[in-house]
Amino acid sequence: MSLLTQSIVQNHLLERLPVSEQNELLQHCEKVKLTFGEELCLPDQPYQYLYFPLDGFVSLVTKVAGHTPLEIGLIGNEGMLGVTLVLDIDTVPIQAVVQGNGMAWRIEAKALQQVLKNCPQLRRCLQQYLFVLLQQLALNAGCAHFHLLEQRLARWLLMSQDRAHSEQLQLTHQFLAQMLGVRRSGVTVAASVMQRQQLISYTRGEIKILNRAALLTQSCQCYQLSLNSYNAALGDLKPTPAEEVAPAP
Amino acid sequence: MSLLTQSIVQNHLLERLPVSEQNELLQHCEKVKLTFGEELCLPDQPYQYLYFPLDGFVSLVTKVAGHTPLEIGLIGNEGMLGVTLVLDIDTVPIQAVVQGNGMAWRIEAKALQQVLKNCPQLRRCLQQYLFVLLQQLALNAGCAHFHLLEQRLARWLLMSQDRAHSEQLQLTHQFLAQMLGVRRSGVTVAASVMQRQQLISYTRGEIKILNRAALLTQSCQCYQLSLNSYNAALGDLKPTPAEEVAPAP
DNA sequence: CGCTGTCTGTGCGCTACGGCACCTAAAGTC
DNA sequence: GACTTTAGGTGCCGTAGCGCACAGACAGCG
Repeated sequence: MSLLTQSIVQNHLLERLPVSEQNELLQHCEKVKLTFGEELCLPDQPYQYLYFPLDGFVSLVTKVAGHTPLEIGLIGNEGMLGVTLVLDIDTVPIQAVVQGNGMAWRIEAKALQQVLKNCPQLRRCLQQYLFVLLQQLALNAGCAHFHLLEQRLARWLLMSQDRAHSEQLQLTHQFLAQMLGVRRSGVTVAASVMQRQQLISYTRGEIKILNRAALLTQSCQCYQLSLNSYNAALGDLKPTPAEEVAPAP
Repeated sequence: MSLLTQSIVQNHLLERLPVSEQNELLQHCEKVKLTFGEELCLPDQPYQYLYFPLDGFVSLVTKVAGHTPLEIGLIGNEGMLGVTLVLDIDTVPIQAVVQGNGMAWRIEAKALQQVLKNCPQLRRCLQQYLFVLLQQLALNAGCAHFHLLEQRLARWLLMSQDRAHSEQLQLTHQFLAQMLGVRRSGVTVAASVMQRQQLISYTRGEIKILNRAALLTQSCQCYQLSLNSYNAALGDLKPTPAEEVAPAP
């Protein structure tokens, strides 16, 4: 029996591994709590730990001088923070910040490099996930450039909900603004529209998703496209079955 | 003597290889002409050919429904189109379009996969380049989101000049607009400002760079940052020596 | 209890850029 | 030489989002 069954929420990448590799890997892992705002990976530094999120999740952000950080990727239990280690390069390419409190498996970079030698399936899996990440970076770049704040906010809430495994999110408008690369008050306006439409509700840093289906139609297609690209590369694990594409008008 | 010496402009990735690997690789390559607008890689299709540009160059673009394609990466003789093949995945993650006429080495995907088995240095090199590409995707996403059209245009001209190895570029405003994700007439305005300042001159699809130093100060720092990240990962080959950072005001 | 810090609501003027339309000029075509 | 096509120039209005500023509201703390 796998050590994984200790946790209710599992990491999808680990789930895909044969039990032998799971155990080999988890031997070197410890369960840690990710806390909001923590900077897990500093760019251009060597990796120290890598993370397989469970119900915590992490943003990849790019910092442009003179601007708030912009989110370009989101990593939850469908993925892993630090995949680029499969390239046998131990430098962090992109900064990562914890975005949702929760648990994750953590492993030392050096340990993972060792484990990779004996675990071909793990290597394969990380290669595939890196591929997906590339596609998502491209997708997000386009989304951030063209789509309206309200659509992007909707998408972002959906993606966070998927990764938090809860309809309750701890997020201030300030933080959302930073992730989306816009003003705080811009988010307030967009969010209050959504609140009036009963899509969400919030008070002081607690956002609750009330009507997920409606949020889906408000969000840009990038939400669905992002899921599709993941599923195409890493097979369907159907996290939220039968949520069909709702093309925007 | 390496086959490479047939060409004046060389591909920097290939230059880094030991001669034995160079020859092993070039055995399977043919020199082809890249022509403007050609779509070399279609996303979600299997790779057919991969390219090591010489004086031709290629854009990675992301297509968002209802918008013109947005450029998120630029590949010239400092890099390679199709690096993701080192992940042992033969699907194209990001669409590529030829952006500057010129020559490139072309190799069949299957041939490269074979060659990779005997060429550890090549594999290493592609891994490093993929790492750089990741960083550049992140950088470009931020740049496209925050920076002004004129700065981005300046940067873009500089990067194209580096890759074309010529101060003469064949580009219409229309095309520039698409790459930068803006209106055509927006580019016309930005370009005519630059022309008035004697930074560039152009007539009907022929842009000439007159004052590179001044363009550097007009462009966002992303130009320099992009060079830095390449040099950090793939060592200095000093394409344009002694061009120091000119921090914007 | 009041103080203080954090979160949210709202407004105002500004700007970069979008959409659109139209016009000129050079280049290609017959 | 006349016609069409394509590249570039210009203008007008609309608008998303910015910078900034200020006010209310709730939370925690002494």
